[in-house]
Amino acid sequence: MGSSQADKTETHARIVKIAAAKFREAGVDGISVADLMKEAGLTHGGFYRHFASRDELVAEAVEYAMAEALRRLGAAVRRSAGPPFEAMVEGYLSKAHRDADGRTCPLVSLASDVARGPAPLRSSYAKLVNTYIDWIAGLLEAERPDRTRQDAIAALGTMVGALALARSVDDEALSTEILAAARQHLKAMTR
Amino acid sequence: MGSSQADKTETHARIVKIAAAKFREAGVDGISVADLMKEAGLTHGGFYRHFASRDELVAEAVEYAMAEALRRLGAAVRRSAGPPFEAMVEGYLSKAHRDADGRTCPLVSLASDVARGPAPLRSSYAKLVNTYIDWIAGLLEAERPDRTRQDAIAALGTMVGALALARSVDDEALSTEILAAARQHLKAMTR
DNA sequence: TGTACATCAGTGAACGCGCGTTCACTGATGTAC
DNA sequence: TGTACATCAGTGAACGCGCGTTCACTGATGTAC
Repeated sequence: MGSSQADKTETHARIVKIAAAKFREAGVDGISVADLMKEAGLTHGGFYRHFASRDELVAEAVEYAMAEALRRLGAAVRRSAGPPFEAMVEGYLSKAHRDADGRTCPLVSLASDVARGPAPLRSSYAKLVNTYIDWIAGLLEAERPDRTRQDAIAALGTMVGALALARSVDDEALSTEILAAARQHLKAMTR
Repeated sequence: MGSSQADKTETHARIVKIAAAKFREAGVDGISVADLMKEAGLTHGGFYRHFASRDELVAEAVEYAMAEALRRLGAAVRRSAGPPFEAMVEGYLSKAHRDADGRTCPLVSLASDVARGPAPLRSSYAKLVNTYIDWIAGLLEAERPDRTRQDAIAALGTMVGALALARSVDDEALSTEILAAARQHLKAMTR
């Protein structure tokens, strides 16, 4: 085959993007290099022209997933007409987000993999958590100046936990109830 | 070797108990049958005298972990002198619980495995979530009769999310801050 | 109570399989003249 | 501009390894007489 330098960059990005989705769906260990490459329309042998090891892809894909999640949530808030904090809560704790398999917030879908993973992964994750906290704190303080970083942390915890529970439970009524209860609880923060 | 019938029951229970701990530490796919049996002081061949398949052990171990978690949390609350809801929050969001690798609440340590797992596992998980909710609702209403099931769900979400975040983050200060912020937030529920 | 025998928990070698990784090869791309 | 050559993205067979599972075997337990 062979191909141009521009093609290589594009292929590399495509593999990372597919991995970022599949790792969130199936877990970091839930899909093989060969299957990932097949998804990208390639054979497994070429993988090592792009990554020194599977772990290197994991690191890149997790970084990508985190950046994408922030971009996505920011866009959703900007798109909304209502107050930003409430818009964020509604978007995060929506059924659409719960069921968006490859696009779920990595704080939820990759939490276990990261907690058991190597230090660089955990440190990326910490950075993302801090970014979320700062961003939520900004939204909160814009509406209620007496709200603090502590409130932002509690809000993030509630969102992450409620989404995790709603995703694990095999009972649509209970799952919906969990999302609604957390939304109601969080909305009270700006009232 | 050979052994008595009582020994078999004891061995079976020992394997389940070890699996319940190791699965929470390393993930359901994070430890092999052979290593599990070695932990139990046995060789891998005997495994199939106790379980039809690895999946059967997974089901039993997850059930065991859930029952144990409830027992443990109930005991912690009964042991405490202060108000029950606050005692539960303090126990759940303690550094000890965060660092108790094989004894972490399965709602947190098994959430991903369950979300990606088979239906029976997810239905067990849903049952556990309901039990937690009912129990927390009871504690809450005992102190504040105006609190509802919705508040209990939000409280559980906050506890699960905050513990998950605190466990994934590679930054002791941030981890501690997350636990403290969630504790403070939840204590306000009974004030 | 003592003896002969069936049972079956536990052993350890062996199985087939999927995994991450390596490697000789191919052929289009891009460069040197 | 055209030709010869080096590069290297992508191919597909092959590797060693760890996994879940199977199986012939061993020997203590428990039962039948």
